[in-house]
Amino acid sequence: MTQAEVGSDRPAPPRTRRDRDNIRELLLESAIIEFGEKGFEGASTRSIAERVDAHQPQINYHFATKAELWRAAVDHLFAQLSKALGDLEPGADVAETFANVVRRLVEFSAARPQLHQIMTHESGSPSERLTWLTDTHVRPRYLELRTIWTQLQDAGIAAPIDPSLIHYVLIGAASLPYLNIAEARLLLEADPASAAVIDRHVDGLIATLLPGRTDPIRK
Amino acid sequence: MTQAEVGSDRPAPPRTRRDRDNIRELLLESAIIEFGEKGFEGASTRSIAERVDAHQPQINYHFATKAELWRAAVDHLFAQLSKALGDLEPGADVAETFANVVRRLVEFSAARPQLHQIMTHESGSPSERLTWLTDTHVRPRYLELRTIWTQLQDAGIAAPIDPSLIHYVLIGAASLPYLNIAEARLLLEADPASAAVIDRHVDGLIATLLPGRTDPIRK
DNA sequence: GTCTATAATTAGATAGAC
DNA sequence: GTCTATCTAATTATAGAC
Repeated sequence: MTQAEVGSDRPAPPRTRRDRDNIRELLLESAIIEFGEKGFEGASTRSIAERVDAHQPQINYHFATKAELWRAAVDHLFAQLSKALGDLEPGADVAETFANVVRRLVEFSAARPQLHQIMTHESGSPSERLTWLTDTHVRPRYLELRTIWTQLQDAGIAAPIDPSLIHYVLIGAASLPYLNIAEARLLLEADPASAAVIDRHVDGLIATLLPGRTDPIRK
Repeated sequence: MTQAEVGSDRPAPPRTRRDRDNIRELLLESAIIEFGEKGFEGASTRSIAERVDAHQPQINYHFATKAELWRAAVDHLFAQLSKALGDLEPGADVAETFANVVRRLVEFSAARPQLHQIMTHESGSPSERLTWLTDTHVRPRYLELRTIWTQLQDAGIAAPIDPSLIHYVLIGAASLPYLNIAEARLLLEADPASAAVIDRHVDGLIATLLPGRTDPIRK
């Protein structure tokens, strides 16, 4: 019997109690990272709690179940996306609006790759989580982008991508280096999340997707 | 005590033995699907075995560990990719070579979404599996595509995408509807894996990425 | 609201009969 | 080579002291 196993009658280990008024936000942020890296099944509530120096049952206290924690994390991320994309001004030039969306989308994908990571973990096979995600957060954006793209094609500005596919073409091309950030760090010579790489990425995408655009910088 | 729990002294349930000479391939194919849908941690060897009506220990018999099963599945998938992409003929027209790669890549992504699904499950955070995957299978393709793209840009045929990013832009734009196949089925009106959607996707990508190309069909 | 202890389930791997 | 039985470890959720 080892020394550590002896003292079953010793007083309980005197761990100090950690009260924090922002523990819910800390757990949420930790969950976003773990769900992004490992997916719903792969992430463990123990690991999510320990990442912010909390105990596993605190998750059940603050979020009831792992599924509700996941849902709160996704809501939180999509709220951040909405804020990052900003409001689309109805009267503004459509090409400039689209170019702004591309820039903000790439910047958000680099800053918060977890959103696309979680989306992709869920979107490979049907599930209750995927249905909720699609109905609540994805379809409205899919339809809005399709409308804008049709306008741009009618105006002769946009590349010949089918409007029903532009959502996937744009998001795929804009997010993959950050979705696959650990791989990109192994492949690229520069830091994929650096401002220089992001700028080159954004400028290339805009020029490629809107070949008929009059660049406001050069006009 | 229920009827089912009574007979602990009954003869063992007479399950019929299932010998199959292709069981290794069956397990491999099943593993590809499960690893694609759920990732390495999320997939269970029990579920992989039961999908082809086998028992869980058969996996350890044929592949020793779950990690070696995963590795064999990835090798199998990349061998299929190599076969689908075909050999690049060094003397051929570079623009036609690239257009062929795009078409075959989209078709392969639609037929075998599991390759990109597995890649993305692994590429979000560092791991031994990711390092092996990148060194063995990804980097050679990344470098080859970068070279071809630089040639196309020098010839004035290619869109203004940075050569160090074309790998991600192309693969992201080409594979996302199939990587996220369950979501795409909820969003698109047509079947994302139908020949009609694939053709529109391919034609749009080639025309967008190679705006300076003389389309061999129309010339 | 935080913490320890633990229940209930499930995972990957192994032993040994056949 | 297939199969049952089982080991050990890890999982989420719960009970109850503080």
